[in-house]
Amino acid sequence: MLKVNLDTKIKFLHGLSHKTRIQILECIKDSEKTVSQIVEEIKGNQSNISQHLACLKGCGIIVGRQEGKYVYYGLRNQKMRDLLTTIDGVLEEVENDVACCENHIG
Amino acid sequence: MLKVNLDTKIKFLHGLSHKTRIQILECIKDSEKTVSQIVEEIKGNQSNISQHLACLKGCGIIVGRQEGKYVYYGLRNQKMRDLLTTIDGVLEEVENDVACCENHIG
DNA sequence: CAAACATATTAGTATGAACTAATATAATGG
DNA sequence: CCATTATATTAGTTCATACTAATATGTTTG
Repeated sequence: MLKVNLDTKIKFLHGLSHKTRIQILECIKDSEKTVSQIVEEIKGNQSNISQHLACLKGCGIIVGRQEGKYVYYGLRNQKMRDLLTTIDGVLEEVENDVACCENHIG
Repeated sequence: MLKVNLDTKIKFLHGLSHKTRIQILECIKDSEKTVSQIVEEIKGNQSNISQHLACLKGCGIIVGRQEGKYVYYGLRNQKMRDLLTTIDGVLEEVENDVACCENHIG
């Protein structure tokens, strides 16, 4: 296992650290969607979702592909899908512990 | 694969979303350490580290165990260790993409 | 090419998380 | 018990991120 650069790691994990971004990822996990589909599904606001998509894309988690006037966003690759699945797997186990976390610092 | 509650998921991932917390996790990944050892290794400030440890603990990622006047913190279990390893694995692959992420929203 | 639709970008504001410093709690040893 | 060491907690400030609203860019269609 190679050593991954810390800042790179932070940047990547930052992508996973917001409710809206997680919702987006779940939304496009199985098949790519257009921005407007995503906006509708998670009941977001267009500008806001667009910014989160830019973040996820910049973090290398998702990729966008223009087709006509639409842009389709999907997970970058199968490994990314596997990672999300793995995280869900671990979460099942720690769900109860996590549930009682009040202290988000400060 | 069961469906994991979204808020629980957010809370958990929040634990992984800060440089100091990742440093702490790397620091204790292989063997548990006392607070003061962690503070020294990552050159942090005692109060700050203590707060981040509380966060990680509350998120169910790490566990603390008192032994005399010391408190040892370590990863909760092997699954958690596996998750961190998996994340590193994925990161190796996307490292280049991640590296050029300027847009952290706004 | 103008109108309509899809998406991105920008600016300004608001919110929440992180930091520091001070203090409190807890455990051991003299 | 009193002093010391280890860790936790609290309060206040600073700073970063997310949000909203407005506008810009790009694409298709008539």
